[in-house]
Amino acid sequence: MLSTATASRIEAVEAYSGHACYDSRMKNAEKLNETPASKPTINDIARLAGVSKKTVSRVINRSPLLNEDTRERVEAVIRETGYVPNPQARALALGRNFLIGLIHDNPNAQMILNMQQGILEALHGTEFELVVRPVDRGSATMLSDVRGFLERQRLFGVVILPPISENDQLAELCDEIGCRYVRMGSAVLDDADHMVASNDRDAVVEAIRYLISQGHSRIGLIAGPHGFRSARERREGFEIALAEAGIKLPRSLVADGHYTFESGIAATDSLLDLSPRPTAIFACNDEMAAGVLFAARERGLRVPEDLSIIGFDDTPIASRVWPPLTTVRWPIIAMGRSAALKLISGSIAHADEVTEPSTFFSTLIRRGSVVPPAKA
Amino acid sequence: MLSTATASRIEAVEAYSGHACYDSRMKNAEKLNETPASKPTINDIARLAGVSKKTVSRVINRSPLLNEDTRERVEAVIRETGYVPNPQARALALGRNFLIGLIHDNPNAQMILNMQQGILEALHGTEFELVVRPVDRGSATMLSDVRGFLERQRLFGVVILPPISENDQLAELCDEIGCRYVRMGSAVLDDADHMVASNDRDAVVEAIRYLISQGHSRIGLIAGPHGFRSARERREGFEIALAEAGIKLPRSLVADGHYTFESGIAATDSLLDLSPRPTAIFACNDEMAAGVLFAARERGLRVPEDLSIIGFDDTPIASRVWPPLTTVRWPIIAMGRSAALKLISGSIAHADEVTEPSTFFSTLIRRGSVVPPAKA
DNA sequence: TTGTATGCGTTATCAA
DNA sequence: TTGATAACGCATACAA
Repeated sequence: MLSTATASRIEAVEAYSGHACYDSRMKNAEKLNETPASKPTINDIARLAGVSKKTVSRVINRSPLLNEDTRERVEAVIRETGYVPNPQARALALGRNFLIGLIHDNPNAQMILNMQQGILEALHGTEFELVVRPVDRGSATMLSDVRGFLERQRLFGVVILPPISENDQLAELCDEIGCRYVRMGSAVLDDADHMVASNDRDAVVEAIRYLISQGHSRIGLIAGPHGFRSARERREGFEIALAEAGIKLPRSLVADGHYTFESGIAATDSLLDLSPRPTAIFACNDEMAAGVLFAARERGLRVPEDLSIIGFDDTPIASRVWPPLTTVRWPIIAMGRSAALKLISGSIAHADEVTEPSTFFSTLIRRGSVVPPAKA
Repeated sequence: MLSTATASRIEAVEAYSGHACYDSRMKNAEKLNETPASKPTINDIARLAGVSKKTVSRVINRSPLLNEDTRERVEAVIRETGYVPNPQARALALGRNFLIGLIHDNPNAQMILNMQQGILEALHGTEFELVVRPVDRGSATMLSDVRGFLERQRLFGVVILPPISENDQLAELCDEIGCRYVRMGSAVLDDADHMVASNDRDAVVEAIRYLISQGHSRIGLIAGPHGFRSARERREGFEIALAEAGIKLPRSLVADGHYTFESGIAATDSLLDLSPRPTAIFACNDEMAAGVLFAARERGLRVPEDLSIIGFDDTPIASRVWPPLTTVRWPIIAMGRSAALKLISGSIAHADEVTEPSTFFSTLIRRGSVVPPAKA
């Protein structure tokens, strides 16, 4: 919507109008005694500034070859009118939308939402918007679905969340289509431009060392689902820590889980049936750790006196159960922000020297679910 | 990408080409022995079908005034070529994007994500995509921020989540801009075309009746934040149920909360300091109910023997704590789906007779956190 | 350094 | 019922 001052300036320069359309709309609006429904276009700015469309376009896109005076004059008009380039027109002309996609197949609501938050923080104040796209990892048409999505929407770039981020074909697809991408993961799967990773293995090593330092040696593991890189990394961290302490890990102390609460309960049941029982259990995520706690309670076991528990993720559940769970926190929001910045840096102002980190570090959050084991 | 058969048909009708562009690209691709990078456009379809662009456009947009033969011929070509209209071009020409926005300021991750899931289910298989837009209710520029967003992106429509959905100015803004909207809420705030509501008050009445039927009469309430409609509705349900049972509600049995875990703990502390203590507490959401449980444990109280608890929302936390919480479940996903369908029905096929419901009903989920009170 | 002419792929107008 | 032509608003090639 143009201010009155601006509108009269348009009248003054009316001679040069390329399209008659804008002016006729103005007249129409005046007839109806309404404010004009249409916003100023690049044509209006060009006329008001007394330059060509192309010059305005150069200002918008920060072209280096541009006279300072011209630039300032055009920028002044843009400020006065509140002109904003039409994203739809830009998308058509550029063959690329100003949209960032979030591709995920993750069941963990808190993680997805934190990731969204991080991405949105990075996008805030830019011209980019976030489009959410869940996919079905199991589906045979997953790749062609994503291809259709990317080709049709012509996204500027996508952030891919684990575990689907581990799918190399998906990354290749993005490359082939010419869509930028950044993969999130619990280990480095791609080069620094296309990857933001946590270091799950080291974090778990630290967690298990802590259990051992508390005197635990009969430690159960509830592993994550097969095929998940994070599950592999966390399990390896577990094994490394035990090995360096010279603790043997009998097969029976490893139970399979699926990152779900229910699978945590089931796995715990099998572990607690052992004799002697483990004095501590490390679950590869908090959902399963909450299941451990739940299953222990069902048996009348005291936590942490009879059983210590460590989880992974530091989702809200970890701090809301009783006792609150010791767990590993990884900086999801910061990682989301970094991923988005990797995509759009270069297309935003003040981004000259931004080098986004590619690897993030996790920290052990000590709460009440770990104490030294009871005397045998 | 065109099939070989299709490509040769293009050659056959080449005479009519409007733009030379497409053909030159084809030749270029052949020279380089690559598949053509560009997808077929409406021009290609028009040539292949031997009709004008406008006719193809009519087929795409299901224009009623169209010869059946013509329609079928064009549709056949579309199927053969796998042609999909370019959303960017449509957006520019129509002045409207094929995007559905989700506007929210809600701190509850699970709710937002469930809502997203419901919306995405409705959007699946359509040409619409979901754009996420969190807003800051407290910000002075909230309305102008949203205005800028809507005007710039020219969304097809938006779904507005509570509590920001209770802001009437926001709805008026959508109207003014000409952006369709559907508001979600815990009570009916708008007409059926613009509203999808749960009935929180009745659900709470049922929950409190259940407590009373179990023998409770000294029941504490942890209210939601002032200014939230859901907080008001739930509180009113609480008061109605007590009144109809002839139970007086002393002011001291009502504690203020903010829908957060921590506020639930604080409110519980004040309630449990009373003498005599309440034998049951209804918290206006599960987060606070989890806080009740936590605070009770800190005091060494047994739940449910010493204190019964009911929450609201049936978020995952409710079923993961010990004991699992009796709570009220409202059909978030179904409501999200319904909201999205309200927006896009009319623009999708097979939507002739779809009348989306506007009010959804909640159910009391009975778990282990409620038992009759101990004998006084 | 700046401007002209044209393309991007679709829909709308209005005449046939 | 269909089609020629002009928008839609911006970007690019090529001149100037």
